[in-house]
Amino acid sequence: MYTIGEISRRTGVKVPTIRYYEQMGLMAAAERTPGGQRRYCREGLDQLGFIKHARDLGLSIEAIRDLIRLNAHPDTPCDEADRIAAEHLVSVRNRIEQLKRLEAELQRISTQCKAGTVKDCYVIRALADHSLCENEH
Amino acid sequence: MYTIGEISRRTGVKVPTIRYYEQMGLMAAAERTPGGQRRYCREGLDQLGFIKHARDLGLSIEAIRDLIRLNAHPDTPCDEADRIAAEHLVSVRNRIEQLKRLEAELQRISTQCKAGTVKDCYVIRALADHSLCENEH
DNA sequence: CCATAACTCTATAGTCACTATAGATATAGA
DNA sequence: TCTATATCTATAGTGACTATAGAGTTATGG
Repeated sequence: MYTIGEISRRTGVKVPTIRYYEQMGLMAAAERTPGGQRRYCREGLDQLGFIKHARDLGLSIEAIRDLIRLNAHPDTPCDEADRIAAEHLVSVRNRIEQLKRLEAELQRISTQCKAGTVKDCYVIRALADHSLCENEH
Repeated sequence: MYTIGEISRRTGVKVPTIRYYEQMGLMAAAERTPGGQRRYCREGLDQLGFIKHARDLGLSIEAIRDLIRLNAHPDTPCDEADRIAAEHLVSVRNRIEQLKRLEAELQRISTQCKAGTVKDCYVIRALADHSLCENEH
């Protein structure tokens, strides 16, 4: 049996975050000692690992809840799980594209400014005047 | 003079968001009609445009507050403004790199799953077992 | 057996940048 | 003057935590 601090150390998820996951219904409610402290067995550790991994990949709590629910029914079709992953992949790709446009714009703004004072600063002028931008964002 | 709805339409910033910016000290407090409604002149419109543009580029409220403060002193050196933009550029680039790693991992997870049921679903197995991953995230 | 240190408990509030809602008031046009 | 639309304030909610206070529990060393 592990204390909450132990599974925190092993998974890298902070203690209050584990309690938060329990409250949100991601982690099953842990057994308790007579004094009321949480004790986890192997299963709890695995479950938290699953959640951590999914969070690291950027999946929302909501999506993870769905995946956990699916995982509890091993014989149902997995289209739904595939769909969740695929949809998330699309949103990650969109986000990358958007950030690349911002990167280009920021670089242009940053490197063009050779002025010494705020009055002529290209960074500030560019922010004030959208027409100085090269693409949409 | 523009109503709050008008500058909202012209800039694409929602009405409650404009009031929020005023509360946060980004927008100067607007003049009021005898009945207490906000009225903006050209300056307010420009200021909101500046904020919108900076937000679209992903700058934080805090960073924008700094830039506005700088903008009010046109003869001070603009190193600080350049630094804010450059630092943000670095953080955007880091974020892009991180998302690219996630994208690769998600794609691998998504495309490998040919199973029909949750029991064998690669998406779910990969989430449960970090050792199936190819790189760190 | 007891003191103590380290850990854990709950409940609540704060973070960021909004967004939504309720209920009241103001304004513009017919 | 009526009415539709817009606006006002104040408050609460969003997501995914993080921080804090104050109390209680557990493990260890003497």
